[in-house]
Amino acid sequence: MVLRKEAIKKKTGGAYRHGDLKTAMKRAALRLVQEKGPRGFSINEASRLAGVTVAAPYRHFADKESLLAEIAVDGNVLLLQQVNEAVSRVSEVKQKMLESGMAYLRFSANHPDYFKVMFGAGLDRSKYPEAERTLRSCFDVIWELSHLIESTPELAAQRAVSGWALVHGLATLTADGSLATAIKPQTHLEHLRPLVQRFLDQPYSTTT
Amino acid sequence: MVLRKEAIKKKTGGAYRHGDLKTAMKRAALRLVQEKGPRGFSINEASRLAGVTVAAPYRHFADKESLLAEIAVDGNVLLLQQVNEAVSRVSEVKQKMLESGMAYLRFSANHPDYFKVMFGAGLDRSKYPEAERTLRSCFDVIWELSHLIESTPELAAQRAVSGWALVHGLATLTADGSLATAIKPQTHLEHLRPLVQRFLDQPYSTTT
DNA sequence: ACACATAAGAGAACGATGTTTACATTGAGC
DNA sequence: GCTCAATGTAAACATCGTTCTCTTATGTGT
Repeated sequence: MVLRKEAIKKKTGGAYRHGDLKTAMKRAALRLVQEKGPRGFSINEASRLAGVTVAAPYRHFADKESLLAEIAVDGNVLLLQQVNEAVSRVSEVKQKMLESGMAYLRFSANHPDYFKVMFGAGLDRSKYPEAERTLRSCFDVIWELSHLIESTPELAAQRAVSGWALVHGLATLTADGSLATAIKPQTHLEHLRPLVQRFLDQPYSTTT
Repeated sequence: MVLRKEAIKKKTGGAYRHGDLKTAMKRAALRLVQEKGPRGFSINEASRLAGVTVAAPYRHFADKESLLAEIAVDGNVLLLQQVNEAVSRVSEVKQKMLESGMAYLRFSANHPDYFKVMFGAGLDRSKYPEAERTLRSCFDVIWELSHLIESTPELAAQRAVSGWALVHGLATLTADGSLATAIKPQTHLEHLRPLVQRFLDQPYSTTT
């Protein structure tokens, strides 16, 4: 059913068909969001960049927000890959937890364009099950690691939620420059490692 | 220089002058952002709500983004007030730290409209010094408390940054529903208190 | 080789939006 | 009562999101 099209540009000169407008639009959108922020992206300008009429993208996306949503999905999948890869590089459980967090931070630093679309574009994820699902699958990695570390489900949930929150907070605050004034010299994200490390070293044993 | 205008509605019937269009526009914008998300707010609809022509708001705001920026400043000030108040209610330093975090979470829960504009509208704070300054002053509260708790500036900075990140992450993730699947039953933010509490209980002594 | 169904763009049109400009109305102070 | 600044209206413009209808490659079966 789904027609998988290779992005091979046939050398037909000008080319009436674009070849792969879908990814071209995504790339243009990412670029615009990166350059001018989430509210600086328009379908018109993106299609201009792709060298195509404004109506053409509507063959590939239902509307503007769906375009953003598909990009968000791509970002989520990419994030999941990188987190999984980082986790699989170490064997000890707490190490896995640490590396998952660092992978998250690395992602937000290396792909600020995706990150902005995923979390800074005011996207209503509840309207896009695929976006919800892929993001959730990222969280599940942390969730399951927490359950291997902690003895009770309550403690595991708490560790997962607060770990995710800490890392996500660090990522968003650095992404939008809120932390720029506080940790000026450290642009290198490895400086954030002790923060995550220390968080992991919490006793996390008693009380409810 | 600045004309401080009281929002007193003269009973002049229909009223050519609005009375206080500035705050009326802010309120309308907050309502729209709350109802339909950051991208669901338009100057046109907001001025319609305020019962005024689309051009009228431009007497009070340079452009759409400036309007958002002013609302963000209001939100920052409100946040600072509530954090300060919460801090002053307890005497012990670590308690102050805890209460500042809880005040932050309370703010995000009680004023989701302001919070969305402040952090979820893709606002470029670097273009609005006042927004940057007021947000920074909120962070300074945590910053100074950290320096009272920790012995070295490095540890203090780390505690401040990670504390701010943890709380901000919890706030944003719950605000946009990302955590809804993980902590379903707990809508009451007091459930988040142990997370912050536990974070505070970290030894935070050795290593760099 | 050919006709044809179809995917994918073109082009024009619509209403809504952000913003500017020129003009009108109001109230306050002299 | 006149003037002036503040604040509104009305109309205009470019841009945007979106939807039509029409056109053109493309590849498939015969």
